[in-house]
Amino acid sequence: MPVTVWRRRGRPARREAEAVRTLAGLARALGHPARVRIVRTLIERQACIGCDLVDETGLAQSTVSEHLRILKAAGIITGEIERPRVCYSLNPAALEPLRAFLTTATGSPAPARPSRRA
Amino acid sequence: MPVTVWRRRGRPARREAEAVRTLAGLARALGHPARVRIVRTLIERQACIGCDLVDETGLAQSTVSEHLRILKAAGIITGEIERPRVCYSLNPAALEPLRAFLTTATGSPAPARPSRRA
DNA sequence: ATCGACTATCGTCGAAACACGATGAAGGAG
DNA sequence: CTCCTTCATCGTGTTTCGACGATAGTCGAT
Repeated sequence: MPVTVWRRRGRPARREAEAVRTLAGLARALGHPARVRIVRTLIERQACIGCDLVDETGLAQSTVSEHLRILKAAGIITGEIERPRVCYSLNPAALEPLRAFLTTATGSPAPARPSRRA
Repeated sequence: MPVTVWRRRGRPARREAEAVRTLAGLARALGHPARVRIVRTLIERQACIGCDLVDETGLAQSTVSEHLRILKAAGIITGEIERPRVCYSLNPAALEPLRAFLTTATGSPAPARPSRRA
């Protein structure tokens, strides 16, 4: 039996571990209904003021601020200061890695296609 | 007294809240490096036995089992019992909603939608 | 029947998430 | 100036997560 041996010890990359952490970080940032709703709102409207999001979610202002901080830390949204308001908007590029990962996971007919090395 | 106040902003339905919860649940299930790595492994290999995943992640067996349970609860993976082993495999359909959401969020134009012509 | 391999579950502990009210800073309006 | 609005931060309490060891169950092999 020829036994297909995959790399048993060859650590392909520390880069991979970093990518995994990035994906997990993005997913975790989206892993709360309030934050999904915020992102969803920012998709519909192009931009949004914080107090509108407070109204939308029905949560306390401090709680919404915390969720916004998490989304901001993940790079998913950006806050442009417009004293005394802050105008939040989506940063689609930040979600790209996760989108690509999920596209591979869902519709990927390319399991054995190592045409891209590094 | 036709009290059709219909909410302040015309919120379509409770269905939306459910969709939001579904998306958050999927994202949360992916919101951990170990689980991303498991899913990633299941994408590469088509299926995998639990002990291989223990080896892959470097975590304790009970910990991996817990992560597998979370992924299973989210519907992302399925476990086919093959006494005394369990053969895990990915369930791409479960991730579809999240993929679609992210595709919308990233503004990916015309998401390869080649009709139903398989 | 006994052993070994594989997995699920339980109990526990520390760390992090979550939600809130209270407080403070930074303008704009009166 | 004072008042109002908007937002961030702090402190607190509750809940959940993450990791582990220990234990028990199920099968094939001896």
